[in-house]
Amino acid sequence: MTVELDKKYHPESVEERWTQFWTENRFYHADETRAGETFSIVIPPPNITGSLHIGHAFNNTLQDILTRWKRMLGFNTLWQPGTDHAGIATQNVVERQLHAEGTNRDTLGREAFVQRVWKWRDESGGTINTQLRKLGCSLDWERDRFTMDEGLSKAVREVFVSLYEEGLIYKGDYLINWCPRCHTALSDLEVEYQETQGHLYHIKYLFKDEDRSLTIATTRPETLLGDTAVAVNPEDERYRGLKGTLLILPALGREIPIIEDGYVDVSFGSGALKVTPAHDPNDFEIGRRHNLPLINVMNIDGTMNENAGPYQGLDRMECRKKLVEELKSNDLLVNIENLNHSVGHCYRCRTVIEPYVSKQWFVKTKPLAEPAVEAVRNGTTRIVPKFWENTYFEWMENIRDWCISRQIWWGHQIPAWHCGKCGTMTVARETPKSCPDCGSEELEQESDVLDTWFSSALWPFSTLGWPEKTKTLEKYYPTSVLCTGFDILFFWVARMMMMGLKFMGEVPFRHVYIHALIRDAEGQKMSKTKGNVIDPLDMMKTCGTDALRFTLAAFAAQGRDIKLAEDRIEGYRNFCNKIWNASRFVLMNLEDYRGTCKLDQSADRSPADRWILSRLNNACREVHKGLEAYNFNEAAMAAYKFVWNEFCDWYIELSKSSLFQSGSQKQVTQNVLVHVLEASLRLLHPFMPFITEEIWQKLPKEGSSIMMAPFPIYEEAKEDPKTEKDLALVMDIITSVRNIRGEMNLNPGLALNLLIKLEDPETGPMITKNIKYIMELARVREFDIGLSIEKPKVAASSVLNGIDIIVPLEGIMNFREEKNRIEKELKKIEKDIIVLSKKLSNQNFIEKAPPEVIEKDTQRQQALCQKQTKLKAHLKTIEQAIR
RNA sequence: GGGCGGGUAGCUCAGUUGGGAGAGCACCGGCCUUACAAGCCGGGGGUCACAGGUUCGAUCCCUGUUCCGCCUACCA
Repeated sequence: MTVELDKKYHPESVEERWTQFWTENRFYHADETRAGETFSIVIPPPNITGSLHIGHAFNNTLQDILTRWKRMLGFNTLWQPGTDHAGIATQNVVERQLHAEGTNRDTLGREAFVQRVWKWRDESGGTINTQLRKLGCSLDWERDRFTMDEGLSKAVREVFVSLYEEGLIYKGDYLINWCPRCHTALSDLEVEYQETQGHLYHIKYLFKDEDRSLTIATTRPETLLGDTAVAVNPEDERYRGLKGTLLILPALGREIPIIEDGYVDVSFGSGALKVTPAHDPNDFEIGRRHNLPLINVMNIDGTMNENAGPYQGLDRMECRKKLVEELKSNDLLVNIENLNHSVGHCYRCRTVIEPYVSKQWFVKTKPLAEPAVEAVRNGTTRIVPKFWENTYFEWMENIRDWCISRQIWWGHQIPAWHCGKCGTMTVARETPKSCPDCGSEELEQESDVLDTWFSSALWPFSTLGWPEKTKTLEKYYPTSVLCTGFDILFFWVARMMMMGLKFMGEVPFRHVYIHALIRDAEGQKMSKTKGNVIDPLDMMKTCGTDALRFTLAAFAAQGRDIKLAEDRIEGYRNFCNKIWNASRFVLMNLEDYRGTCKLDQSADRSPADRWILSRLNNACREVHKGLEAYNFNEAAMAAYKFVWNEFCDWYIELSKSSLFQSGSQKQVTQNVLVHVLEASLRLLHPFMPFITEEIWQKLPKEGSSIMMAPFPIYEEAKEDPKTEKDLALVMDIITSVRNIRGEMNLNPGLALNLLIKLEDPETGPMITKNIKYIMELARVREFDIGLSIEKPKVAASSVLNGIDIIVPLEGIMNFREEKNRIEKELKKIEKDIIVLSKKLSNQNFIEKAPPEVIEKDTQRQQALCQKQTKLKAHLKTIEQAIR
């Protein structure tokens, strides 16, 4: 066979072709009717607003590596794709579009607006899937799902109604986080706190019946308009007996009482706390304890409402300014302090959130969290790396009720209906025709939609068909592993655990692999505003998808931030090229080859052949071990080192002598070459699907695609430690001669003579048998080997274990350089000898260390001393020659 | 306030039953050797943050200090 390859690998010309080939042949498709052990993953559904960023690329590359690996191992493998409707994010995108068109959602009306979002989704929501295809992700696209699909919406309703019926979902007036720009409630997790430079205002509240005042401190003076009490600590001597005394609220003149509550910190400020139950979470709690009235002073857009008296209509920040001025002019402002404190912002639009009282829906999380904690504690679900378990427990054990209603239009509308006649609320799976109480048909559905994460929490079973009892669900649930970043451990992983256990009665996944987050070379979070993003699509274009994927895998060490720099990707682009050229070499030398990639069992193989086969076997073990433990970097590095440093650097070079002759050995070498190359490609395939398929298709292989070929497996019987040891010595000899050549600046083209002096006659035959390797790779013209080799006066020399390497250099010897070289070597040895002799002369060490350690060190010391003696003698002759 | 992770070569990072410190990039010297200059051969470079402790022996285990990063929390 003859195959011509270009000198360089051109990824752009091959990648699309194989994506198409794999899709057309349905290799990505999982067949739930097929027998066999299953392996399943659900993708963390990307937002439909999203475009592939480096985090997606990383997350999905790891999942694809696992998926392709397991598929090649013969598992019935499903990687479930899908996208998330991303309520607030998507609504914001479409609202921005409307704004640019000079209109808004209120003008459009709810129905038209939602239609508009669907239209946007149909046109633009598929971008990320196209990009995932380009990345080579072997997702079963035939099963693509969307959180607002009919089936998934049905699952959402089923879960909502069940939880409601069980009393685990409730509705009520509570203080929630309110975004005045998005006009919606947010869950605690959706608020991001930032240290902000603010002020602490000290304000005088006058007593009603006495001529004295009490000073309180606040960072948000405008909220005082909603104050309904001032609280002091019951233990506080300064305020003893003041309970029930009335104060005059500044600005409004309302009367409010002094109350006592243990929450108040005596040491903070004056020890008196203004209580605004409608606008502060702690005050809300205090208010409930003391039955204080709630006075809401704001509108949903953050402006002041009718309860703010003269400040009605002002924005909250405007109001603050005005109010402070008025306090100042009335001599009620004591002073203003600078204060750094953290302020909550909306995670979608960065607006400062307001604690706000309103009617919202909540999930009672405690009863759901308990089994979810237990499942991780008893190992039913294992979190990798383990230290994340602590974080998970910590949060789950202090979990608070989950606010699930959002005042937006894009999402799953809450399945509750209000009767216009009698006011009864009906929560139901199917849209009711009439009020079950009074029979009126005047029903209006709750306008709120559910938090996007509510539907995401059902993802592992809703995508597989639940609430129907499908074959798919039965086959692939629980899933094998969930692969995600730690940033959504609470948002998503914890909630899937709770919902999975509640509705499936079983954990949603056996393993949770939590990977690091990708940052830029300085460790900064990548963001468009900072301009430090590495665009994976650019990288795929310039370096190839395989190079990008391999880089990401090589970086995937557990539990740390990943600082990604572009030049790293270039290194792995070079690796692709190396694979390409090694394949080119193999293919160029298969012209007269008539075999396949299968190893010819009857062949009489050379030491080099046996060596590479043993090393291949070792590489299989290392790659498998790495993947098994989610140590992607170790797996990738094991494959990398094998292919580059062993197969290319040594075996290909060693194979040349037999390959370039036309003896009987040639066919054997060809067989080993093509076998090892083919196995290496299979080993690399999960990491680098494109280049491996491209080359594999040109080999005399069996099967239609490398992605359906078996993954190479380690077998103990294939180990050949004797050959490995022999070849290690041969390679040491070659390296020594090369070192002499390099250090003494000898022309690499110059053929040398070599004398090998042995201490032990047993090694002689082995070296003689392998001498052609030494002659080829070290460029040796003539050699002599034996126990009684006479060293010429003019020669360079090296000492290995039990072997002296002597290179006669009559006429071309540079004595000074040889002297430097030997002195350098001696220095190193001496250092080691000192350390070792100290250790070995330590009585405690001799008495207490295990015998095998002592034995090893003793031998090492002897060998080093011997080497030292020989090198010293050699140095002496060199020095004499110089004189 | 609580918790977690980290500090190893110039840079980015690996390194578990505690026993001779590694890789890639960068650097220096030499090579277009018929697979590959995106390559080949050779080389230099580290008190493993600091201080104690356990141990015959610590990059690794324990304690403390310090610096960096992240998560979490109701100090107005």
